[in-house]
Amino acid sequence: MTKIKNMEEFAALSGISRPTVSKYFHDPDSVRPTTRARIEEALERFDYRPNIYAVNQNRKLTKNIGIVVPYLADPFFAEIARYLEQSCIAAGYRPSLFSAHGEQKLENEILDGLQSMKPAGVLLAPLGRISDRSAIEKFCVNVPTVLFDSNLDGLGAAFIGSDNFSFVSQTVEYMTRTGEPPSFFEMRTPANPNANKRRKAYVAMMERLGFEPHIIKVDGKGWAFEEIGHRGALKVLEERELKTNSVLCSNDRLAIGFLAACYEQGIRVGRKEGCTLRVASNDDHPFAKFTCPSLTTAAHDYDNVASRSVETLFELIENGGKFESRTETLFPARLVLRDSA
Amino acid sequence: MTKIKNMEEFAALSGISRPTVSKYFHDPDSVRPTTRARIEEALERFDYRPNIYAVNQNRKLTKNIGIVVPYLADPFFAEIARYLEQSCIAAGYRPSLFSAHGEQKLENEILDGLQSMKPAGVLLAPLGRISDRSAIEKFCVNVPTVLFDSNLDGLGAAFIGSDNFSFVSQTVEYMTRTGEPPSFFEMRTPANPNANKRRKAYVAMMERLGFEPHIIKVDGKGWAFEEIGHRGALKVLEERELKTNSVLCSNDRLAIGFLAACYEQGIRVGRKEGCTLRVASNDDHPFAKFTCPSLTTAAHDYDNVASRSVETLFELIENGGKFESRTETLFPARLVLRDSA
DNA sequence: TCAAAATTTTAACGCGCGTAAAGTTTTTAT
DNA sequence: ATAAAAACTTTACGCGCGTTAAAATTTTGA
Repeated sequence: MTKIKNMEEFAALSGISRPTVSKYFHDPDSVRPTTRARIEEALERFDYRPNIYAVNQNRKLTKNIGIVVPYLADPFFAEIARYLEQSCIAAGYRPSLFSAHGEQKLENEILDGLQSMKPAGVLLAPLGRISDRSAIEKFCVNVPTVLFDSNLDGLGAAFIGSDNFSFVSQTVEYMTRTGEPPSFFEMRTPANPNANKRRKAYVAMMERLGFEPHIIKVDGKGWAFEEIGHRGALKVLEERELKTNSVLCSNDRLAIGFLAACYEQGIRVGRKEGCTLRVASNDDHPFAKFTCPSLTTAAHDYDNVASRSVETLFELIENGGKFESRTETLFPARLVLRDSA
Repeated sequence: MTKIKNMEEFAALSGISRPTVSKYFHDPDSVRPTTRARIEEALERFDYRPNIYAVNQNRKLTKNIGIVVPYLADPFFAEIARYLEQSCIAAGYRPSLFSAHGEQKLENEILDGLQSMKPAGVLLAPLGRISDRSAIEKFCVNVPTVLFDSNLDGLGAAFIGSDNFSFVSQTVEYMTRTGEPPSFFEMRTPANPNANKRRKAYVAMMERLGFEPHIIKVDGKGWAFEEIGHRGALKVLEERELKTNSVLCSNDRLAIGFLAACYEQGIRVGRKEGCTLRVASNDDHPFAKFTCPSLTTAAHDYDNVASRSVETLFELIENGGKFESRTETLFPARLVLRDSA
């Protein structure tokens, strides 16, 4: 097995001219079946692959796709990233995964580095409130970008996410119908725009049903939601600020902390007999099934958000990086009934 | 703000020759302070950055570093990856993050793609038992590689991980000292080599203490550990296979499932009064603090494993990609006492 | 069978930058 | 002040591949 240095050498060994070989690597179907067979035969014998740096330097458009999420240590984003990655690979692209780790500075640096990678497109779930809007705006001008999960008004060629009203309306309706209307438990200054939409949806829904909204805001910032939910819940429970016997958490990670606090305080959560509190939430976090009790929650339409995101990006790429107008696609939630409410 | 096309143009605008500018980008300190200042001044005015593809094509060694983990949706790996990433950036490298998503095929494809990136080095946490040993062996010949977390005998220039005996010995000793010696709860055919070492450590430790080891193996494969632990625990609890009142889980994710099953079965877990079962585990998973009850577990020396891994890789790179001999570095665990045991 | 169409070959340039050699200028040290 | 050292400029080549134009070849279809 000889070591091949470059395409020239490989072309010679396969008995095909270099430009034709180059054409083959660009699109195997663009050459005659017989020459294609000869190339692929040589390919098996010699194990050659084009130098990606030379390729990318000369191609106007690379086959790279950037996937940027705000916080990869959150299993929700890890799962979505996995799906996006594999869809890109299946479509013949080379995805690169980045996490802003909750920091604006990092998000900017990632976008910066991404620019010099000349990606065919980027799937971006921005940090949200703490994103550097102008930096993202500049980025989107230069790189075909589809936003997902977290919307930033007007930025990117399209947005695909979940319909927060659908989430909250279902949980509020369910809790009200089967018990009491819930209080809403959230962070005081949530970084994610979805959180704000959920609060508004809660208020709207409560008013529509003729109840007074009751919002509990807990302190804390950053992405340690479980910790924040836990501390906040302990405070709320100890100071008896809870006016209802049912609580809707803004998201599952807060709920995980909330449930841990309830457990520590000896408060029985659930809809079974002997339970004094019901807790529901939003997202259907991968661990929501294993909380104690298991968490009733409104689930993202995971697959659809992810698949529509990549589809939209591919359309965008094929369309030359621009759409006539920016579209926003929202998928409804699916209520998952478990034991906590 | 003019758009700069290439280094030639930028050099002209900054009043410095291209070779000197090139030298600057390779190492800013290699040029005279005055010229450095002029370049950086121009850099602010014109926003130019070298084409990374052209750079990497010509440099003998790129500044890329590959980080490969077996399963990124596991917050443990997500956290470690975060640390590794940031250490690489701090050292002036460009890390790329990859997850094998639990699949051998993907792991191989990642290593394949990584080869053509000509990385300066790679930090690899292999899948373990289901890794394609020969593929990884070939890879390690061509690319300076440091293994972490999961050891594959003889592969890579070095291994950095945790001392599984330290984990298990501490938990077993603690549980024995404060109650009964534990049974050991694990998957029947664990993919991760650490799991096997933990079982052996458990057996050795029990024998040393003069007790008979008692191992509970539950069915299941893949990376859905919580699910496997949950199902397995339900089966064990229903069929009353548990012979002891204390259980040591092979890892935290299994324990999360185990605790959920206990909760559902109404079994009070903990060391407080009224509890009938104690559960401990290994890893100190990011969520271990929020289980119900919070999980007593042996914690990885996270920071040291991560920092030593990158340090070792940097040494390896500076050493030309080869070490005299392969070293294995193991860090001991730190017992974290919480409520479950 | 033979011209038209499709494909491949040959030859050559360009991409943006690393790098080396030789000559020039600036800095450092005596 | 002056020689030596250090840094810079000029010039030029190479990296591996994309791409193009013209010439040569193969395939297609009637």
